[in-house]
Amino acid sequence: MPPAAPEAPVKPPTSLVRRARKIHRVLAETYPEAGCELDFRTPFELLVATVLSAQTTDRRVNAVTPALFAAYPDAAALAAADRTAVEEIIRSTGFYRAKTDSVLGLSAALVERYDGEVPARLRDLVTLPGVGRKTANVVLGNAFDVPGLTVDTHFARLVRRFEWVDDDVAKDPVKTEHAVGALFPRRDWTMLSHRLIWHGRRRCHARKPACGACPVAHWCPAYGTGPTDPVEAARLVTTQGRA
DNA sequence: ATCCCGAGGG
DNA sequence: CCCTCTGGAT
Repeated sequence: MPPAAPEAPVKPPTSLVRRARKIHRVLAETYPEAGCELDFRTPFELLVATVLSAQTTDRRVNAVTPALFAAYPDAAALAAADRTAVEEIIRSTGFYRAKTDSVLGLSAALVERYDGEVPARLRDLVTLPGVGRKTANVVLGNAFDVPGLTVDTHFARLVRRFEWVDDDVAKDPVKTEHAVGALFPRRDWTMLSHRLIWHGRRRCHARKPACGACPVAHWCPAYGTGPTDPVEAARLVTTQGRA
């Protein structure tokens, strides 16, 4: 019997699909307002804002992007910008030198290779400097209507705790994307990402998850297996678990 | 101290 | 796989 093709698509077991979709349904009810929190008007603005959002909060990015886009409304303008001026505008978002390199570089690449327009394909987006798979999928999912899973640290941690993927898969964002993508219809991918990430930020923290206030504890294989945060859980419960 | 919805480089 | 890049909020 010949060995299976290396990347042959594996159909996930029905029980896993049902378990995963149940959790997604509950998360959708728990976080009805989940979505992209970056302010943007164009794909270009979202692309730049997403690059700036690395290792910072969306709120801090939203505080600087109005000034940034007023001065540099498109790729051509930002590509021609003075580096120091951009650094000053985005300084408060952290990593500002690397981020300035990225946004100037990606703007130049957009002008040179895409006539200043943001491409709506993953394989094009990830060739831009400072744009990785996560950033690319944020732009695809929120600025274009292209479904994409945004596998960030929260997403990876949660799908591991839910045991939607094996531990070795969870360590690899691309494998994670494919494995989780196989559990859900494409149209759910973008909102699934938002809901997982919101849940990761609000309850299912890395160190001490608030399992006592968790809406999906009943379906979580990791429930009761690790350290939890009773104080945070109590706070979330008494505040009606409001996001 | 610790954490933030990352990406690139060695 | 490791490291670095950075300021601000808590």
